[in-house]
Amino acid sequence: IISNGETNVIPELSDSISSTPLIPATKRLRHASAVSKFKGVVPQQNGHWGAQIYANHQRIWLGTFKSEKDAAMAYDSAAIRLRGVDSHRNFPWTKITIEEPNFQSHYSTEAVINMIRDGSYSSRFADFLRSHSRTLEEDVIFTQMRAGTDGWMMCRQLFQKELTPSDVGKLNRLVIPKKYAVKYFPQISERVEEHAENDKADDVQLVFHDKSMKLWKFRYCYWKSSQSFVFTRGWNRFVKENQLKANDTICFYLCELRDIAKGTKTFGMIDAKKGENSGASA
DNA sequence: GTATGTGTTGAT
DNA sequence: TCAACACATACG
Repeated sequence: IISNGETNVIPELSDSISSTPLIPATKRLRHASAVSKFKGVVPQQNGHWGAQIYANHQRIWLGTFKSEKDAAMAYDSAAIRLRGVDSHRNFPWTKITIEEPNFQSHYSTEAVINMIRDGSYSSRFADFLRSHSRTLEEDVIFTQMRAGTDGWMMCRQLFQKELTPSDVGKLNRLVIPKKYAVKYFPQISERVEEHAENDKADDVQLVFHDKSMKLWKFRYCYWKSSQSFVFTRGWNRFVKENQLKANDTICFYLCELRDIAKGTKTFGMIDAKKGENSGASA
């Protein structure tokens, strides 16, 4: 029996059922299974997505994924090993994925495919980035996690500071060690403080996310009297809401969020860590 | 029962 | 090599 290529409806039978015109083929197809725009990605009946790649005249099944994008990323990962770094891929290279060939070189092709299939690929790749970043550059840490199902997030640790009693006291300010302030934060008027006294133009505000992506804003300025770089407005709230005490640690990161749908964004992140003598970590 | 992945086909 | 599609079989 020849169907018209789109469905398994028998033409002559469906004609006899009713006189209503057949639903346009494109619509019927879409309903049953949307077509993926990604290479190596095939729809599954239940709404999930399969990933596959062809090599040596046969199909290599990479697994099924709830997200079409996850399936597309799985294809990309497999393509690196099976087709090389110049092969066509679903997503452009990023600061993260550019390390993927290096990561894969430690494994056999079969091992790479198996990691993709059993879902351990991402965490192993994250481990790889973590361990290698330490050896490449001191005080630099990569973390990588699934951002939902839509991409990756990579954070590079800029610096951390153990909080002093005055950082969490009633001075309502945080001293940023100068070497970090000048290296990682925007340049502010260390010189023309005559203007800074009453000039709003020098009201620099730095914005950070925390781990739950909540926004925190801090006024960042230079205090001539103590010759120090400080966070003022906004810092007190951060201390209170995180119940920070002396000897707790705050950590600053520069993060890159790769959202497949929305693109790549870079932002700062601040993380509060409770000290050993305190309670649970934040 | 549903989820997964193979068999198979026609197109490129 | 590729994706569409059907469906056998693995799975819980």
